[in-house]
Amino acid sequence: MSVIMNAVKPRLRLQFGQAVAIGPGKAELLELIAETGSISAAAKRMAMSYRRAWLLVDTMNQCFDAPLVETAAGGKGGGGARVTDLGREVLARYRSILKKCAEAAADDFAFLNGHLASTPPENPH
Amino acid sequence: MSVIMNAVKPRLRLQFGQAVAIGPGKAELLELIAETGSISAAAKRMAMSYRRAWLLVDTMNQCFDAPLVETAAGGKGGGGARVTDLGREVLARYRSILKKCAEAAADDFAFLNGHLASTPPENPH
DNA sequence: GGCCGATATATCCGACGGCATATAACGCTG
DNA sequence: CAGCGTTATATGCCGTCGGATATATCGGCC
Repeated sequence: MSVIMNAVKPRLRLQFGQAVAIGPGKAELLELIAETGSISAAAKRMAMSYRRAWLLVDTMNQCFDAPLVETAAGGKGGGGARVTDLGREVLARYRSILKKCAEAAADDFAFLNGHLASTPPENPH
Repeated sequence: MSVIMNAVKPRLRLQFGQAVAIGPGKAELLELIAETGSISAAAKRMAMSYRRAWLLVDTMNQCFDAPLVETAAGGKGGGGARVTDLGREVLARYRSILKKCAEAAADDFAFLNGHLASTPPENPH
């Protein structure tokens, strides 16, 4: 049988002042909003409260020079949320950074993964 | 006068299970322990409680197959903390990932920085 | 026009994280 | 051998973050 290969999971946050312009959570949320066309539906998919999802969207919009998500009130086809062109490009760029990072530093990740403990610390105090 | 150029600050965390094997805070702590030879002195430099610093060190040590920091009790030259070879190499690899990432994805960062708002959100609710 | 489902926002409250504090053991130094 | 500064660990407290809840408003649909 083969040796269990543990691996580290890179999590990248792009910070702008005190706020996080985009990170893993906001990226996934952006993706789900694009899929569902609704903040609340995206929040449900992530098992996240609508409040929190709305806050994340608000922060993202404030961090850039144009909104990443445009919203309209009214239910049943009337309202909802739409990811703008800028929103899609920001998401694509964020994914691109992660991908290029994994490729460019593959040797560093290999070294770190090769020296991981057999088991992650379950009870971090 | 030139246009104010805002920029995003990348923050990378390498997660192993629930714990963060290494991130910005742990990296700086590791560096300061190497400089000062003491957890408590490093903590003071970072305006961090000794408790928190010790917990971070403990987590780091548990995440890898050998300690990054070795400690010895006793004050005034007797005790202290020493960063191991593995610790120095882990730190170097972490820095290397950040550097390579910034280089490989320079165009993506340039795009994002070019579309930042004029001012970061000060009151994120 | 009434209903439904969505955005938008305020308030209350529980959980959790980190600080401050306290204590113990340890090991050079003088 | 007394003292000091360090590692190591437990406990109580408090600020903060986020969830739950409530409410208002809006806009298609039947």
